[in-house]
Amino acid sequence: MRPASDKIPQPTLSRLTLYLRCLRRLAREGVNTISSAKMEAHCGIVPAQIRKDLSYFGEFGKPGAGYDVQHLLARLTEIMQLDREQRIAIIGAGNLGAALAGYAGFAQSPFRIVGIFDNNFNKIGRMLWNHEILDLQRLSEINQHMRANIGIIAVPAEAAQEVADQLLKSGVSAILNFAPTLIEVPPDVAVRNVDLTRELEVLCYHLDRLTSSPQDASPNDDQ
Amino acid sequence: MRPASDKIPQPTLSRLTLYLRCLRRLAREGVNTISSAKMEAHCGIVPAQIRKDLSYFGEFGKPGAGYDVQHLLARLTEIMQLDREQRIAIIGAGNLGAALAGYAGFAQSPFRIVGIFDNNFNKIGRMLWNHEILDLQRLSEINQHMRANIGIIAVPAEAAQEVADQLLKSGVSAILNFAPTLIEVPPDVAVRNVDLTRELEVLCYHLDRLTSSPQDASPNDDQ
DNA sequence: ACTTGTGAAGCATTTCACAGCC
DNA sequence: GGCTGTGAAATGCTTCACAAGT
Repeated sequence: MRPASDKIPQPTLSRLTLYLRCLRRLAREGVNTISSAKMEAHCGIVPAQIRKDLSYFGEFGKPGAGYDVQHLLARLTEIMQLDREQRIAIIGAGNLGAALAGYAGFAQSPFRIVGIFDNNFNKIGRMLWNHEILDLQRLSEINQHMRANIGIIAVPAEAAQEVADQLLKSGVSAILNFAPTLIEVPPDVAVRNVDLTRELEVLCYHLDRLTSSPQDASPNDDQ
Repeated sequence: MRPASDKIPQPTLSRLTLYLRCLRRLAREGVNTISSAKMEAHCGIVPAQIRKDLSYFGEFGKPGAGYDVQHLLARLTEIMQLDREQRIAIIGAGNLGAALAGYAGFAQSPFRIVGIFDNNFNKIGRMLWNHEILDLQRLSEINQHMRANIGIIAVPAEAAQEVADQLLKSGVSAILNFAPTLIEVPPDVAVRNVDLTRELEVLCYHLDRLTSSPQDASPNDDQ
């Protein structure tokens, strides 16, 4: 085992979230133990990769038996910091921001949307789901008590950089950026980009080049 | 130069879409020529990487001068098959499907949403933006004249695999999957996954491990 | 008998560094 | 002088294969 914060490959972190999803289902189904080989059937990652990924964080398995589902689930949840509430501010109350705000998948998750912001005066004050749309100008001020640590950027590309800057000034230290542009942040801030158009464009490249084209598992990924 | 379909690294394809975005802006701004070094300032990719990426597809640059913006833009657009209309079917008229259907970014793009499908009888027949929501049961039949070649899955995880199967039966050969589950498809089908929860979970890992954490450029990411 | 954890090998991608061209 | 295209080196990630544990 290594001291856990050595330096973990990004693809490993991305796969860890996949293992978590599997383990949650296995736990729900009452499975007690699982081997890396059986896990492959559930998540599509080859056993050697699963073992290597887990080995970055400790020795969780029992030779001859495999992994204890509950225990591994608990440890990975802790490692990914999903054992505590994670507070999200959504910036942009357009189509996408509204869809994200209403995403049902957050219900039994550590993610909690604590605020939705926009700079459009026609939207500020209106309700979106059960949230009042707040004035983007007041982000820093409001986040002093709101204490979101994750920001989701769902604004047009032109506004993304400025929104990112404001998020960081407000104390957010991780950003999920849906705007179709790269944002620049200091190196101590984590950013992930989700870019619809780029994904579609990559798909187009593969069209009608069908023979032996490979697949993807979101690396940036990212896939 | 290589025969263009040798085997292109996925990260290269993903970056190509970034170069395209830059080139479109440069073209709009009237810039005639750009070197890989100046390009770095616009897209954040190091010059050697840009040159290597482009070299997979041909020799587009002039030593001493750089790349002709218009010419490179035209060639990359062609290579990515963005010089022709690409027809998209969206499956799922929930929050996300509706947001995607209304995405303004498709306006001046080769992407055209040709149909939105759902299996909920309360939604079928209603209008979403300027599209009637169609019966998912009739996907194959309708797509015979609709001729979508790209499918976007915006349904709950439980339904994703079945929707994927139906899309493929309907003649679609590339899929953008927003459902939080892996879908299995034959190897001649291109799939990209966009998974909100996984992205957020990866961000959580980085929280409060701020010192010297790296960034991402969506290779799935994609990181 | 079965399975883990892990060095070492293998493969993929990025970066270097420079010959050649404008 | 400035820039490209590209072999070769460096880095990063995945897979192999096996000793060790149960």
